[in-house]
Amino acid sequence: MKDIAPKLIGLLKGGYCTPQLGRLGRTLREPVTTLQYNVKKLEREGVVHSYKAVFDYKKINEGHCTYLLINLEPSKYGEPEEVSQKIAKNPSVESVDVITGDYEIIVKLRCKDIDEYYAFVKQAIKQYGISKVISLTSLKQVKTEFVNCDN
Amino acid sequence: MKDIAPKLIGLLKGGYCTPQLGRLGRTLREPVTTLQYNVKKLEREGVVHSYKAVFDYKKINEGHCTYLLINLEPSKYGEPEEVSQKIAKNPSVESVDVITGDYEIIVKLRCKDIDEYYAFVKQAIKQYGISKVISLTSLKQVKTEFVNCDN
DNA sequence: GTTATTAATTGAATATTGTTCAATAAGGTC
DNA sequence: GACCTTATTGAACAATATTCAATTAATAAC
Repeated sequence: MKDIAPKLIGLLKGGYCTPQLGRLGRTLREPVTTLQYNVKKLEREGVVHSYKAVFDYKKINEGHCTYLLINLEPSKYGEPEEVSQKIAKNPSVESVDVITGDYEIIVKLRCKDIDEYYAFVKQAIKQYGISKVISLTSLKQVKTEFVNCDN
Repeated sequence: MKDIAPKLIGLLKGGYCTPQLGRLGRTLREPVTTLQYNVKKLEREGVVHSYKAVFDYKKINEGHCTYLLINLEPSKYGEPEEVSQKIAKNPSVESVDVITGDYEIIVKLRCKDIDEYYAFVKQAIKQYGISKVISLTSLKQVKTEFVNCDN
Protein backbone atom coordinates (compact mmCIF):
# COMPACT_ATOMS: atom_id res chain seq x y z
CA MET A 1 0.00 0.00 0.00
CA LYS A 2 0.96 3.61 -0.34
CA ASP A 3 -0.40 5.14 2.83
CA ILE A 4 -1.19 8.42 1.23
CA ALA A 5 -3.39 9.71 4.06
CA PRO A 6 -0.64 11.25 6.22
CA LYS A 7 0.82 13.21 3.31
CA LEU A 8 -2.65 14.29 2.30
CA ILE A 9 -3.47 15.45 5.81
CA GLY A 10 -0.22 17.37 5.98
CA LEU A 11 -0.98 19.28 2.81
CA LEU A 12 -4.66 19.87 3.53
CA LYS A 13 -3.81 21.26 6.96
CA GLY A 14 -2.62 24.55 5.59
CA GLY A 15 -3.82 24.81 2.01
CA TYR A 16 -4.41 22.86 -1.17
CA CYS A 17 -8.08 23.75 -1.00
CA THR A 18 -10.17 26.20 -3.02
CA PRO A 19 -13.61 27.80 -2.83
CA GLN A 20 -16.49 26.10 -4.63
CA LEU A 21 -17.73 28.88 -6.87
CA GLY A 22 -20.55 26.83 -8.35
CA ARG A 23 -21.99 25.90 -5.00
CA LEU A 24 -21.56 29.44 -3.72
CA GLY A 25 -23.35 30.67 -6.84
CA ARG A 26 -26.30 28.39 -6.27
CA THR A 27 -26.57 29.40 -2.64
CA LEU A 28 -26.22 33.12 -3.19
CA ARG A 29 -28.06 33.10 -6.53
CA GLU A 30 -25.27 34.93 -8.25
CA PRO A 31 -23.39 34.10 -11.46
CA VAL A 32 -20.11 32.29 -10.92
CA THR A 33 -18.21 34.98 -12.75
CA THR A 34 -19.40 37.55 -10.23
CA LEU A 35 -18.29 35.36 -7.36
CA GLN A 36 -15.03 34.59 -9.11
CA TYR A 37 -14.35 38.31 -9.34
CA ASN A 38 -15.23 38.89 -5.70
CA VAL A 39 -13.19 35.96 -4.43
CA LYS A 40 -10.12 37.05 -6.38
CA LYS A 41 -10.55 40.52 -4.97
CA LEU A 42 -10.62 39.22 -1.40
CA GLU A 43 -7.49 37.19 -2.11
CA ARG A 44 -5.73 40.12 -3.74
CA GLU A 45 -6.56 42.36 -0.78
CA GLY A 46 -5.25 39.74 1.63
CA VAL A 47 -8.64 39.33 3.29
CA VAL A 48 -8.52 35.59 2.65
CA HIS A 49 -5.25 34.11 3.77
CA SER A 50 -5.76 30.53 2.58
CA TYR A 51 -8.18 27.64 2.24
CA LYS A 52 -7.67 24.57 4.40
CA ALA A 53 -9.26 21.46 5.85
CA VAL A 54 -10.60 21.23 9.38
CA PHE A 55 -10.04 17.85 10.99
CA ASP A 56 -11.41 15.71 13.73
CA TYR A 57 -8.17 16.09 15.60
CA LYS A 58 -8.68 12.97 17.68
CA LYS A 59 -8.59 11.01 14.47
CA ILE A 60 -5.26 12.43 13.34
CA ASN A 61 -3.45 11.89 16.61
CA GLU A 62 -3.85 15.42 17.84
CA GLY A 63 -6.60 14.80 20.32
CA HIS A 64 -4.82 16.10 23.41
CA CYS A 65 -5.45 19.85 23.45
CA THR A 66 -3.88 22.23 25.98
CA TYR A 67 -3.83 25.97 26.53
CA LEU A 68 -0.54 27.19 27.98
CA LEU A 69 -0.38 30.44 29.96
CA ILE A 70 3.25 31.50 29.83
CA ASN A 71 5.40 33.85 31.89
CA LEU A 72 8.76 34.88 30.52
CA GLU A 73 12.04 35.14 32.36
CA PRO A 74 13.12 38.69 33.22
CA SER A 75 15.71 38.57 30.43
CA LYS A 76 13.05 37.81 27.82
CA TYR A 77 10.26 39.87 29.31
CA GLY A 78 10.74 42.72 26.88
CA GLU A 79 10.47 40.61 23.77
CA PRO A 80 7.37 38.42 23.94
CA GLU A 81 6.94 38.59 20.16
CA GLU A 82 10.31 37.03 19.45
CA VAL A 83 9.59 34.15 21.81
CA SER A 84 6.06 33.81 20.36
CA GLN A 85 7.39 33.53 16.84
CA LYS A 86 9.76 30.77 17.86
CA ILE A 87 6.96 28.87 19.58
CA ALA A 88 4.71 29.39 16.55
CA LYS A 89 7.13 27.47 14.35
CA ASN A 90 6.19 24.20 16.03
CA PRO A 91 3.55 22.39 13.93
CA SER A 92 1.73 21.17 17.05
CA VAL A 93 0.98 24.78 17.95
CA GLU A 94 -2.42 25.88 16.69
CA SER A 95 -2.22 29.46 17.93
CA VAL A 96 0.00 31.90 19.79
CA ASP A 97 -0.99 35.29 21.17
CA VAL A 98 0.83 37.93 23.18
CA ILE A 99 -1.70 38.94 25.83
CA THR A 100 -2.61 41.36 28.58
CA GLY A 101 -2.84 40.33 32.22
CA ASP A 102 -0.79 38.10 34.50
CA TYR A 103 0.76 36.14 31.63
CA GLU A 104 2.65 37.27 28.59
CA ILE A 105 1.78 34.57 26.06
CA ILE A 106 -1.05 32.09 25.50
CA VAL A 107 -0.44 29.03 23.35
CA LYS A 108 -2.99 26.55 22.06
CA LEU A 109 -1.28 23.21 21.65
CA ARG A 110 -2.47 20.01 19.97
CA CYS A 111 -0.63 16.83 20.84
CA LYS A 112 -1.18 13.14 20.42
CA ASP A 113 -1.22 12.48 24.15
CA ILE A 114 0.02 13.71 27.49
CA ASP A 115 3.51 12.36 26.81
CA GLU A 116 3.90 14.45 23.70
CA TYR A 117 2.51 17.42 25.60
CA TYR A 118 5.02 16.95 28.41
CA ALA A 119 7.88 16.68 25.94
CA PHE A 120 6.79 19.97 24.38
CA VAL A 121 6.60 21.81 27.69
CA LYS A 122 9.98 20.54 28.87
CA GLN A 123 11.62 21.53 25.63
CA ALA A 124 9.85 24.91 25.59
CA ILE A 125 11.04 25.81 29.10
CA LYS A 126 14.59 24.95 28.13
CA GLN A 127 14.69 26.62 24.74
CA TYR A 128 12.77 29.86 25.12
CA GLY A 129 13.25 31.92 28.25
CA ILE A 130 10.10 30.76 30.04
CA SER A 131 9.88 31.13 33.80
CA LYS A 132 6.44 29.62 34.43
CA VAL A 133 3.74 27.71 32.55
CA ILE A 134 0.17 27.11 33.61
CA SER A 135 -1.50 24.35 31.61
CA LEU A 136 -5.23 24.33 31.02
CA THR A 137 -5.99 20.93 29.58
CA SER A 138 -9.08 20.54 27.45
CA LEU A 139 -11.49 17.96 28.80
CA LYS A 140 -13.95 18.51 25.99
CA GLN A 141 -13.47 20.39 22.75
CA VAL A 142 -16.84 21.90 22.00
CA LYS A 143 -15.89 24.23 19.16
CA THR A 144 -12.67 24.56 17.17
CA GLU A 145 -11.70 26.91 14.33
CA PHE A 146 -15.30 28.21 14.28
CA VAL A 147 -16.56 24.66 13.72
CA ASN A 148 -18.79 22.94 16.26
CA CYS A 149 -17.42 19.55 17.19
CA ASP A 150 -20.27 17.07 17.23
CA ASN A 151 -20.29 14.13 19.69
CA MET B 1 -23.50 47.53 -6.09
CA LYS B 2 -24.25 44.19 -4.59
CA ASP B 3 -21.75 43.98 -1.75
CA ILE B 4 -21.30 40.27 -2.04
CA ALA B 5 -18.17 40.10 0.09
CA PRO B 6 -19.88 39.78 3.50
CA LYS B 7 -22.08 36.91 2.33
CA LEU B 8 -19.10 35.25 0.71
CA ILE B 9 -17.03 35.58 3.87
CA GLY B 10 -19.86 34.14 5.91
CA LEU B 11 -20.08 31.05 3.75
CA LEU B 12 -16.33 30.54 3.33
CA LYS B 13 -15.86 30.74 7.09
CA GLY B 14 -17.20 27.28 7.69
CA GLY B 15 -17.27 25.50 4.34
CA TYR B 16 -17.97 25.93 0.65
CA CYS B 17 -14.39 24.93 -0.09
CA THR B 18 -12.96 21.74 -1.52
CA PRO B 19 -9.57 20.08 -1.89
CA GLN B 20 -7.61 20.67 -5.09
CA LEU B 21 -7.02 17.13 -6.28
CA GLY B 22 -5.06 18.17 -9.35
CA ARG B 23 -2.61 20.26 -7.37
CA LEU B 24 -2.30 17.58 -4.71
CA GLY B 25 -1.63 15.07 -7.46
CA ARG B 26 1.15 17.13 -8.93
CA THR B 27 2.75 17.68 -5.53
CA LEU B 28 2.50 14.08 -4.36
CA ARG B 29 3.06 12.58 -7.82
CA GLU B 30 -0.03 10.45 -7.58
CA PRO B 31 -2.95 10.05 -10.00
CA VAL B 32 -5.95 12.20 -9.14
CA THR B 33 -8.18 9.16 -8.93
CA THR B 34 -6.02 7.72 -6.18
CA LEU B 35 -6.19 10.96 -4.24
CA GLN B 36 -9.91 11.24 -4.91
CA TYR B 37 -10.36 7.80 -3.37
CA ASN B 38 -8.23 8.67 -0.36
CA VAL B 39 -9.89 12.02 0.23
CA LYS B 40 -13.36 10.51 0.07
CA LYS B 41 -12.23 7.87 2.54
CA LEU B 42 -11.02 10.51 4.99
CA GLU B 43 -14.34 12.31 4.64
CA ARG B 44 -16.34 9.12 5.04
CA GLU B 45 -14.39 8.23 8.19
CA GLY B 46 -14.98 11.70 9.60
CA VAL B 47 -11.25 12.49 9.67
CA VAL B 48 -11.86 15.61 7.64
CA HIS B 49 -14.66 17.68 9.06
CA SER B 50 -14.84 20.41 6.43
CA TYR B 51 -12.89 22.72 4.16
CA LYS B 52 -12.85 26.43 4.93
CA ALA B 53 -11.12 29.75 4.37
CA VAL B 54 -8.70 31.32 6.83
CA PHE B 55 -8.95 35.09 7.00
CA ASP B 56 -6.93 38.07 8.02
CA TYR B 57 -9.34 38.73 10.82
CA LYS B 58 -8.44 42.39 11.15
CA LYS B 59 -9.66 42.86 7.62
CA ILE B 60 -13.08 41.33 8.31
CA ASN B 61 -13.79 43.33 11.44
CA GLU B 62 -12.79 40.59 13.83
CA GLY B 63 -9.46 41.98 14.83
CA HIS B 64 -10.13 42.19 18.57
CA CYS B 65 -9.29 38.76 19.95
CA THR B 66 -9.85 37.73 23.57
CA TYR B 67 -9.49 34.54 25.58
CA LEU B 68 -12.11 34.24 28.32
CA LEU B 69 -11.46 32.10 31.38
CA ILE B 70 -14.88 31.32 32.81
CA ASN B 71 -16.18 30.16 36.17
CA LEU B 72 -19.72 28.89 36.40
CA GLU B 73 -22.27 29.63 39.08
CA PRO B 74 -22.81 26.80 41.57
CA SER B 75 -26.13 25.95 39.90
CA LYS B 76 -24.41 25.40 36.55
CA TYR B 77 -21.21 23.95 37.85
CA GLY B 78 -22.19 20.39 37.06
CA GLU B 79 -23.00 21.04 33.43
CA PRO B 80 -20.15 22.90 31.77
CA GLU B 81 -20.86 21.18 28.45
CA GLU B 82 -24.39 22.52 28.19
CA VAL B 83 -23.16 26.06 28.84
CA SER B 84 -20.28 25.53 26.41
CA GLN B 85 -22.60 24.47 23.67
CA LYS B 86 -24.73 27.55 24.13
CA ILE B 87 -21.67 29.79 24.01
CA ALA B 88 -20.42 27.94 20.92
CA LYS B 89 -23.52 28.96 18.98
CA ASN B 90 -22.31 32.55 18.84
CA PRO B 91 -20.57 33.18 15.51
CA SER B 92 -17.97 35.44 17.16
CA VAL B 93 -16.74 32.47 19.16
CA GLU B 94 -13.82 30.72 17.48
CA SER B 95 -13.40 27.96 20.06
CA VAL B 96 -14.79 26.64 23.32
CA ASP B 97 -13.21 24.05 25.59
CA VAL B 98 -14.16 22.59 28.94
CA ILE B 99 -10.89 22.59 30.88
CA THR B 100 -9.04 21.42 33.97
CA GLY B 101 -7.80 23.85 36.61
CA ASP B 102 -9.20 26.94 38.30
CA TYR B 103 -11.67 27.67 35.49
CA GLU B 104 -14.32 25.52 33.88
CA ILE B 105 -14.41 26.88 30.34
CA ILE B 106 -12.05 28.73 28.01
CA VAL B 107 -13.48 30.68 25.09
CA LYS B 108 -11.61 32.26 22.21
CA LEU B 109 -13.58 35.25 21.03
CA ARG B 110 -13.17 37.39 17.92
CA CYS B 111 -14.86 40.77 17.94
CA LYS B 112 -14.69 43.92 15.92
CA ASP B 113 -13.57 46.04 18.84
CA ILE B 114 -13.67 46.38 22.59
CA ASP B 115 -17.29 47.56 22.51
CA GLU B 116 -18.46 44.41 20.81
CA TYR B 117 -16.35 42.40 23.22
CA TYR B 118 -17.91 44.13 26.20
CA ALA B 119 -21.40 43.56 24.83
CA PHE B 120 -20.63 39.86 24.48
CA VAL B 121 -19.34 39.52 28.04
CA LYS B 122 -22.30 41.40 29.55
CA GLN B 123 -24.76 39.27 27.64
CA ALA B 124 -22.87 36.06 28.46
CA ILE B 125 -22.89 36.73 32.18
CA LYS B 126 -26.62 37.37 32.06
CA GLN B 127 -27.62 34.47 29.85
CA TYR B 128 -25.48 31.54 30.90
CA GLY B 129 -24.86 30.97 34.61
CA ILE B 130 -21.40 32.54 34.72
CA SER B 131 -20.02 33.74 38.05
CA LYS B 132 -16.67 35.12 36.92
CA VAL B 133 -14.78 35.93 33.74
CA ILE B 134 -11.09 36.66 33.35
CA SER B 135 -10.29 38.25 30.02
CA LEU B 136 -6.93 37.78 28.37
CA THR B 137 -6.85 40.25 25.50
CA SER B 138 -4.58 39.53 22.58
CA LEU B 139 -2.05 42.27 21.97
CA LYS B 140 -0.53 40.46 19.02
CA GLN B 141 -1.85 37.46 17.15
CA VAL B 142 1.24 35.57 16.09
CA LYS B 143 -0.39 32.35 14.88
CA THR B 144 -4.02 31.43 14.28
CA GLU B 145 -5.63 28.20 13.08
CA PHE B 146 -2.15 26.76 12.46
CA VAL B 147 -1.39 29.69 10.16
CA ASN B 148 1.39 32.15 10.97
CA CYS B 149 0.13 35.71 10.82
CA ASP B 150 2.65 37.82 8.98
CA ASN B 151 3.20 41.50 9.91
C1' DG C 1 -0.59 -22.20 0.52
C1' DT C 2 -4.64 -21.70 -2.01
C1' DT C 3 -8.96 -19.57 -2.46
C1' DA C 4 -12.31 -16.09 -1.41
C1' DT C 5 -13.28 -11.46 -0.01
C1' DT C 6 -12.45 -6.89 0.61
C1' DA C 7 -9.75 -2.66 0.04
C1' DA C 8 -6.83 0.23 -2.85
C1' DT C 9 -4.89 1.88 -7.22
C1' DT C 10 -5.40 3.47 -11.77
C1' DG C 11 -6.60 5.07 -16.88
C1' DA C 12 -10.02 6.40 -20.01
C1' DA C 13 -14.40 8.53 -20.76
C1' DT C 14 -17.53 11.72 -19.09
C1' DA C 15 -19.42 15.36 -16.44
C1' DT C 16 -18.79 19.28 -13.88
C1' DT C 17 -16.60 23.27 -12.64
C1' DG C 18 -13.64 27.19 -13.15
C1' DT C 19 -11.43 30.76 -16.18
C1' DT C 20 -10.92 34.02 -19.72
C1' DC C 21 -12.54 37.63 -22.28
C1' DA C 22 -15.17 41.23 -23.99
C1' DA C 23 -19.34 43.84 -23.35
C1' DT C 24 -22.02 46.45 -20.31
C1' DA C 25 -23.36 48.75 -16.18
C1' DA C 26 -22.53 51.22 -11.94
C1' DG C 27 -20.00 54.41 -9.06
C1' DG C 28 -16.98 58.08 -8.24
C1' DT C 29 -14.30 62.51 -9.56
C1' DC C 30 -13.56 66.69 -11.63
C1' DG D 1 -21.70 65.74 -18.47
C1' DA D 2 -17.10 63.64 -19.55
C1' DC D 3 -13.89 60.71 -17.78
C1' DC D 4 -12.01 56.94 -15.25
C1' DT D 5 -12.27 53.12 -12.30
C1' DT D 6 -14.71 49.29 -10.33
C1' DA D 7 -18.16 45.72 -10.66
C1' DT D 8 -21.34 42.54 -13.06
C1' DT D 9 -22.34 39.21 -16.45
C1' DG D 10 -22.84 35.63 -20.49
C1' DA D 11 -20.67 32.88 -23.86
C1' DA D 12 -16.71 30.23 -25.25
C1' DC D 13 -13.10 27.75 -23.64
C1' DA D 14 -9.93 25.35 -20.45
C1' DA D 15 -9.14 22.81 -16.51
C1' DT D 16 -10.64 19.87 -13.02
C1' DA D 17 -13.21 16.40 -10.82
C1' DT D 18 -16.07 12.17 -11.10
C1' DT D 19 -17.58 7.85 -12.62
C1' DC D 20 -16.71 3.43 -13.99
C1' DA D 21 -14.56 -0.77 -14.90
C1' DA D 22 -10.31 -3.21 -14.77
C1' DT D 23 -6.37 -4.52 -12.14
C1' DT D 24 -3.65 -5.17 -8.21
C1' DA D 25 -2.69 -5.58 -3.29
C1' DA D 26 -3.98 -6.96 1.32
C1' DT D 27 -6.66 -9.79 4.46
C1' DA D 28 -9.31 -13.65 6.01
C1' DA D 29 -10.88 -18.37 5.72
C1' DC D 30 -10.09 -22.85 5.13
